[in-house]
Amino acid sequence: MTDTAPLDPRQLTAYLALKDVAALLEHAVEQQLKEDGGLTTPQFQILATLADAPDGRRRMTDLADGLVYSRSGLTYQAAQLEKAGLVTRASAEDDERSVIVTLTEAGRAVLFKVMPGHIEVVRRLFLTPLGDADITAITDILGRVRAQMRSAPPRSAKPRRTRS
Amino acid sequence: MTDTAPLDPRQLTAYLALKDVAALLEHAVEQQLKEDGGLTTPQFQILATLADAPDGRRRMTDLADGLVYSRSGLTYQAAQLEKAGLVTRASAEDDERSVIVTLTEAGRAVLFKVMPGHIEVVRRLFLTPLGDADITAITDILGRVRAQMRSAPPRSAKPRRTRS
DNA sequence: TATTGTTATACTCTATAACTATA
DNA sequence: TATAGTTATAGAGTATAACAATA
Repeated sequence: MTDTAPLDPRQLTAYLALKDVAALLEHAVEQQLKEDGGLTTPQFQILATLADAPDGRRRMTDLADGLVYSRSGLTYQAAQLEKAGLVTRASAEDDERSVIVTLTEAGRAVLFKVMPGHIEVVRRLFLTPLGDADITAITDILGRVRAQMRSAPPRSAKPRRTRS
Repeated sequence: MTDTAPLDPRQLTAYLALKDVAALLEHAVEQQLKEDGGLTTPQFQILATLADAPDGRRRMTDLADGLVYSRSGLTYQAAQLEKAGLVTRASAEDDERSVIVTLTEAGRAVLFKVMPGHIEVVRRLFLTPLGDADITAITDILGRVRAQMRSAPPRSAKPRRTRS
């Protein structure tokens, strides 16, 4: 049986606080990325993910899994980034079906240009009122929540539907 | 002087955990609202805000302030909701410039229909791994962050970055 | 047959600026 | 002049389904 009784007020408050903070933070970050580097949030996420990967290279599918996008959405974003010269796309050598996305020097440069402002926004809006213990608590609690979510993935994160 | 030194790893982890959890939760909620009631997230937010107001009535401006939207965005959403019969719009009696948005019975019904699933998703993905102490901690910490955000000076006040 | 990725299409959402009208 | 809201426009993002190519 699924529990659909109303949330008690304390739970509701916690949920609303999370949503509120996330929304305001996302909004501020979006502004900053656009102003400092002409990047949208999804574009920044892709570039940042690539920058974290060995040689700045990733398969499309691996990128799509790490982020929340659909494959077609990622194709669109990758095309935008390629047009802007921030990434390149090429077939994988070992599997001709796969496409390897690679961060270019220009891509790295944009990321480099954008990071200070990004950090500044996160610090100013999110980290300022948090002490060490708060950081620990947030990480611990949200880490547990994230694990829970990953073990019960939302519909969009499900593997692609197999044809019948 | 703005601090743009890199975030220490623990701070970064906390930030990423927040973003991750918020993104996954938003995505799951979006799916559920669409499936159970044909509502988008912004539409649900507006209906829920109205349901919380006395008589289910609010001025457009007050709605826009509570949510994060621009006025034109809210006008668009209100028009969609009105077309669907879930709200009505009428000029305020005391100020002819203002528009009062009112939740209809149909609007209340949709909200009623959607809430159990909404609660179930929030509970399953977010609340399940949280104890009482976690709820308290989250609420306290994020409450402080939210207060900080609302009082933080806008970034536009800062001097513009030098051209490259 | 399954997997990887793209394309075609259609729609939602959002922001900016110009506009109307009321205060 | 300032405020409340709408409209026109234009663009970005997304998902779904159909498609091609490779494994």
